[in-house]
Amino acid sequence: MDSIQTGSGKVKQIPEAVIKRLPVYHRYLTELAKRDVERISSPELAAKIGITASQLRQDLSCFGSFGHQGYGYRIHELLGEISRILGLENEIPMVLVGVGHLGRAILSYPNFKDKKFGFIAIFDNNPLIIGEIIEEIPVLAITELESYLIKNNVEVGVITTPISAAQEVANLLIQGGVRGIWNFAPLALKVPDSVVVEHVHISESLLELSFKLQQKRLKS
Amino acid sequence: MDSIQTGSGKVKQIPEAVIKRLPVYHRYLTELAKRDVERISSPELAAKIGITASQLRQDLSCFGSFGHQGYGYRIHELLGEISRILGLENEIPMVLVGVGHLGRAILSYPNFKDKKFGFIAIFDNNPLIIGEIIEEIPVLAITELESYLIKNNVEVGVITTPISAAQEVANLLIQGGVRGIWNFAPLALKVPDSVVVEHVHISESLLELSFKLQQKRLKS
DNA sequence: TAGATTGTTAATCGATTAACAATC
DNA sequence: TAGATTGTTAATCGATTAACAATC
Repeated sequence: MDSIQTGSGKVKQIPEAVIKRLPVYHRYLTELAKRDVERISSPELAAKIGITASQLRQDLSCFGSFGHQGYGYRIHELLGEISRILGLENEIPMVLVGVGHLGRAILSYPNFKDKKFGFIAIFDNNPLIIGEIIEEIPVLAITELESYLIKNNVEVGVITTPISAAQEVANLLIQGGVRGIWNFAPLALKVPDSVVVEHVHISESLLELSFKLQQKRLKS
Repeated sequence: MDSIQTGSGKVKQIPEAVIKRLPVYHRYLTELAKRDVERISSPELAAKIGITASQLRQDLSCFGSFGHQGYGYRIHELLGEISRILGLENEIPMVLVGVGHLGRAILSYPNFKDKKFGFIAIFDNNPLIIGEIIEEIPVLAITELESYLIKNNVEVGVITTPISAAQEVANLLIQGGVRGIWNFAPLALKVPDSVVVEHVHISESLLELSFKLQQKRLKS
């Protein structure tokens, strides 16, 4: 499923495990770039992240050669490559549907302000909220969603509605032509294969925490 | 690191990949139990989840034998076992620190109301918020955090503060004796090995979505 | 140049899948 | 009982690690 275009125009499968690490690389490199660090070697970066240098170099080699022998990686350069690989070069036009606490939290998430994710509109069905401006973005009526999506070539829709509305909103987003859905409602959305869905299961990580605490309890 | 006690009192390592799937099993079984489904076979359940029946049975076999030959699994029974494995049998006393939008979203997250996670207090440093009651839980002053933790044997602390306060709050939680931290602030907390941290990197899944959209773009 | 570090090949390790005897 | 389905062993597959020639 997941692949990257190589020089020859061929397409290569990227292991899911590698895909999961790319955002982590992006995060650490962004951090280093912010601190104006110029270069880093694979063992240094790997140690920070908590993986092996081999794994880091192996992962990067899926996409090309971004290092310099005897020197390491120029952080600015590598961050640029990872950003390109992640598709962050061009702004992704996004809308958010559902202005609850979670929706507001995402709209004000500090990481998004500098990244290339552009919320261009917000939708809700509550007349008291419609017309409000949140983080400089206007809240529009849900009835305008579909036409807005088509008119503005929106690529990604974020669902932060209650469960009860989520599938309906997903349908509207798909009819409006979005290519991806970032879903925070805790249910499995039904979507066509052509649409990419990323589901954030907030509670899963709490169950993992619970499991790990339980393990510690048993061991001692 | 992760393990489960076997009958003999010995401890067995559980692969991280299995740990990540346990909450998924829990979620699907809860859903089935809610619909009063009584039994399910491994191929049926696996198909719902999108894995192989082999993998499901292999995973469960890390912990014991919960099925019935020729019959399948009793949903109520298996859910009970998974809950026990995840450490959900006894309520986990939790506090949340940081009443922003994200904090409020988590406190009102529908999944937590029926699960065994008990928020018993909320903390903030904003005098306008202290004293408020959110979802029947009082907001206390952050200055009371440490003594409250010790007095009430709190096991888990949830951090939903801004980045700038997160490490300081983590330190207070640790001094107060929590065993686990569920962290939503986008930074790497420094904690002793004895404390389990689960970090929710909301933006990582958006980068994954971006990558997958990019891949589709390249393929077509 | 000598030292350092990459990118990559080969070896190892672990996780997933297939198959089937056990048995309800 | 016969059919169904488990739990588990063995085979396969893929991912991680180790090692090193290439080279800056």
